[in-house]
Amino acid sequence: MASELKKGNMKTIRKPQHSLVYESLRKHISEKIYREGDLLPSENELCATHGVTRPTIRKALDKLVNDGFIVKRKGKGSIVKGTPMGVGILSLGGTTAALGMENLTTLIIVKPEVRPWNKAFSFELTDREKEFGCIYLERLRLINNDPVFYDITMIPNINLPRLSALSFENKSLFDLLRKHYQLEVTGGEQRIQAILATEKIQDNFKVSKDQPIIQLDRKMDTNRPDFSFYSQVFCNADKYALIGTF
Amino acid sequence: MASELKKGNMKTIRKPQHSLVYESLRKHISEKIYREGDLLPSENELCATHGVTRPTIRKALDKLVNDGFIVKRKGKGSIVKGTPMGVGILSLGGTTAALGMENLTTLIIVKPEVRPWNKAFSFELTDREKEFGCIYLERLRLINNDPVFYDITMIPNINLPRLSALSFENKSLFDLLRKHYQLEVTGGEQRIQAILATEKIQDNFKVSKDQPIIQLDRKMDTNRPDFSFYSQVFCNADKYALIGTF
DNA sequence: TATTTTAACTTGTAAACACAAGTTAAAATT
DNA sequence: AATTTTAACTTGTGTTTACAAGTTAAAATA
Repeated sequence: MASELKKGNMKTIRKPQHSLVYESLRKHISEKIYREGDLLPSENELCATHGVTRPTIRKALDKLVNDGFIVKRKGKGSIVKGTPMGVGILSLGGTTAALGMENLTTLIIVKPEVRPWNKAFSFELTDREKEFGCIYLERLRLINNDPVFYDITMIPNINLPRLSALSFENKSLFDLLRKHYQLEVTGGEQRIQAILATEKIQDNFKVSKDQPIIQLDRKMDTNRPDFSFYSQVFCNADKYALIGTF
Repeated sequence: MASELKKGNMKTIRKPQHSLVYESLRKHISEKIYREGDLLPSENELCATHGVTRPTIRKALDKLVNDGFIVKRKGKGSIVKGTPMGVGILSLGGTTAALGMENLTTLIIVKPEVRPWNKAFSFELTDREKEFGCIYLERLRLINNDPVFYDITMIPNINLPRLSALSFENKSLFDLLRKHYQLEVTGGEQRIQAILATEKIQDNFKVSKDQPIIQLDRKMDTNRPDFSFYSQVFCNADKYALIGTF
């Protein structure tokens, strides 16, 4: 029977309390309501303001520690570290988060479009992924008008309504997926190589052919089981170092 | 008074239960007692065998999930992913863990020795770190007799008895610090660059001067507050790709 | 026999409680 | 005044209890 489909399939997923507290505190830190060096309210105070018990608060704080937003000291409290800068290129986050939005501009070289695929760079695909095809895009990212990153992104075209219509200009792909589809990157794999600039790279980066370039193939796993997406980043780390935390 | 010193300063630190359970399970996975794909005993079974309650077991399992040893599925159980291969160069772990011990040999180029220091590669030092000096060593690492990594390691010479006497041959620095000093790497920073082989690199790697090389500067933070150590790795990722998880 | 239901597992969330242990500043003591 | 003690915070660890929700295989039903 399809009765549950007829009813509208509107089962709203109730988010757990610790997750709501986490997002609240994370937002407060990102928006500089709590600043670097500040002490967060004590666990007991947070219990009161959020109307939950300590284990729930502690679970939220654990995640913040894990994500690098705070550090905790016994007897002292939770100290704000700030929005994890540089938790970007090489770890969880995107280039936007890594470098700040200030001087970063993005040029869309290939607009998001649905394509067939059989491989994602050096990563193999499952039959299910191949069947659905992918959303493909290419971007060139400039810092102070210097081209620094060239990235190709491929996302399985599974249950992501209107994704190809969304604007990718000057936006973190990670944030976009988090906000629109509740997709969180939980980890992944990456391969790094150093190569000499190919012709395409030479054109885009305006460099000579003996310029060493970092090539980064990445597979990003998410909180949606068996859903990963892929990107290949070329980086001219000549003027700007490629920084990350882990 | 120094009475507590006279008594021998023998306050043995009791490790928390969840930490013991974590180490036990971790060991069982590393030693292939639990293999990839296996289901770990259920949380309730683990409670019984370890004589603790569920929250304690769950805390240990949380850490295993976080470190990539297992994944959990609601209604199913804890599935062993295996010893996180490649959780090495670019994430938590060392080159030994990343590549397996099989074909990796290590040549000590500069034996561990105490040195003064004012900087750790691209990282600034605190006055306290400068004061104590560092333990310095250089290693060349070969895979199937091909030189692949050249790494310089600098560790603050603070409360690490007999470290410079320990054997670093074919051993993971991370494991060594974990076992001898209970030092766990909790995170860190890294900078990646692509460079052309310097003369020193050309000699060690037996490559020409137009060979692109990955340079990796890393700062490793540990569970000991305000204690970090540093390494600089040069990698000839020509034949072997540099893989990591995050 | 094929399908559906149920029951017995599994992990996930959450509360309420107790005590250990590190930190800090006020209070008591020397 | 300088030092020590204490008390009131903080986070860390651990138990107990309860129910929600996903998975699976056996049992009941068609």
